[in-house]
Amino acid sequence: MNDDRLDALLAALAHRGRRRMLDLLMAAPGMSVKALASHFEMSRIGVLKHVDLLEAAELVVSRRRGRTRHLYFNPVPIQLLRDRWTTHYSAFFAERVVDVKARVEGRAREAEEHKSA
Amino acid sequence: MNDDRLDALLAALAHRGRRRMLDLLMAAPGMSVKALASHFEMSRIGVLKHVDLLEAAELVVSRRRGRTRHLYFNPVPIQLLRDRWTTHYSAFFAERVVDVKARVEGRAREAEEHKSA
DNA sequence: CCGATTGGTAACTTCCTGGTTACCCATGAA
DNA sequence: TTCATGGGTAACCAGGAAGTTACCAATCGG
Repeated sequence: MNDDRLDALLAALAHRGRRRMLDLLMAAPGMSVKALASHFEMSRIGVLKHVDLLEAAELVVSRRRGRTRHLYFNPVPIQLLRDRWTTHYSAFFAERVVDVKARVEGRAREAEEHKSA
Repeated sequence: MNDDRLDALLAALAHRGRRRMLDLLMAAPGMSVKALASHFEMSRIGVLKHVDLLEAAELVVSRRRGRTRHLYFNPVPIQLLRDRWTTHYSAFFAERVVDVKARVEGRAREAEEHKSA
């Protein structure tokens, strides 16, 4: 997962409507574009563009049969992202911090002590 | 974590430079804005805007001491997001699918059988 | 073949994002 | 007090994202 794919993935997910599309496709795999669009206020073309964007981010896979394009949610990128973050932020995840304020002030104090030392 | 916060969080993360800022703050907690900006080509004000955006998404916490503003990475939103996804996509995560193509075609076949039934 | 259905492209508008420069405020040190 | 330093606001610009309407292409059923 390079930075370009990561950008595309996160940008794709940073949109309420698109996340809802994924949920719909999770619930009903193989929907057509038109069927999907029926759940939104937006025009069909608007939905189509979002679908294309999701497919570019590999969050959606589509297969045509005849004149209909069947859409499927693909969870793999999210799995990859989750795994990556779990390792990348492991030091912090281990802490399982709740009281942010206390920790931040603790670090500020440390820095202050370090400076004056 | 409501949809607004989720939008802000994902949008904040969907930018290479901002992710790098988080990494820098992870490595050196308490950096000033100026120190952070020194790692980028961009103007100081450009960096400042990104910092403000990160703080709005609660990925960064800042405390002023004197005239300097000290910045700290806050992992909590990422933890929350990870936990949420783990449950939300649990059905798919359990599968641990590798061969997407096979699965997709399997579903397509099911749909076809269902249709012709 | 003919018409309805599904999908897609093209062109356009609107608004937001990412970045800039210019300028101002507050603070710490000599 | 003076002035260099760190921080911040305002105004602006270019480009991309999100959405629209109008139109075209392919396919399936009668």
